[in-house]
Amino acid sequence: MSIQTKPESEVVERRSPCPIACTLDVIGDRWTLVIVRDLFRGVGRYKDFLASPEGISTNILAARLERLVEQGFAERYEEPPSKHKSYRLTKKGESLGPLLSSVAEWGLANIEGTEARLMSKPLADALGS
Amino acid sequence: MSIQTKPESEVVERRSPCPIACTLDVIGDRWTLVIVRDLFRGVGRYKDFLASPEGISTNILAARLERLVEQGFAERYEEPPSKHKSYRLTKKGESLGPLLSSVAEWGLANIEGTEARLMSKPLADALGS
DNA sequence: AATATTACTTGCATAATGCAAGTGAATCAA
DNA sequence: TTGATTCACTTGCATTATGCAAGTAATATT
Repeated sequence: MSIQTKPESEVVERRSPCPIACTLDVIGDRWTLVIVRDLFRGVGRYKDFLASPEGISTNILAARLERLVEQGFAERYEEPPSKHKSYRLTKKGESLGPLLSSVAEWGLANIEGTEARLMSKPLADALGS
Repeated sequence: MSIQTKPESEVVERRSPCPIACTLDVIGDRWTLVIVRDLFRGVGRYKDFLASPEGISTNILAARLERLVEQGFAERYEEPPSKHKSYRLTKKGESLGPLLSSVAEWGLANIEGTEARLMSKPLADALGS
């Protein structure tokens, strides 16, 4: 048999057809949803993600943003006069709203000391209760 | 100043008071919710977790079960005649139902090829819609 | 023009994950 | 009742992910 060259479209190995397992391959880490939360809050600039109280490190932030863009959850753009880069959610990214909301709700109900304070009114509205 | 000895009750460092960040410190990995899914399905025996299609490795399974028990989401027990060990959700563990349900729902709606098949009727009922 | 800020990258140490093999107790089969 | 099998793990090691600090090139500010 011939040795196959790697195809252009990377074949992503799926652990199983379970929607829970597959979703975890997208958001199953300690940082992705924190960044998505910030995107919902309107945070778009690199330095502003860094300013969030969790203290994400620069290499992880860069890697996560790149991945979110690759996967179509966020897009990178710049407003012409300024050449500053910024990120914002795509429609696909916004689909994570209800899930994010469930996560927040569980935390508020089950982890003492958690506060909805980072979830300003616009966020809360965006997440749709 | 004197050097302090480590206190008995381990002080868990919290990244921030955000319920999303805090929840991710509990379930923010690729396996915890897969195991919780199985617990909701009624899976309780070590070998049965291993038989799930995702193919968790033994060391990770042992570590996650230990952690779930430590954190009060699951408990270990055995039915006296047999000495087989088994795990089941606690009330606290069951509180994860709606969150798990949101995760499943997002996956079904947004990841093609996912199927609800692992979520048998009892699971779907347990998860509440 | 000089300084500061922004959006990263790089290097390295530590922790988490994955894979394979091993172990002792309990169960089952002959 | 004893030998084989199953069960519920543990251990060792390679790979990958994460965390921390420092560095850099392009822009922006003074």
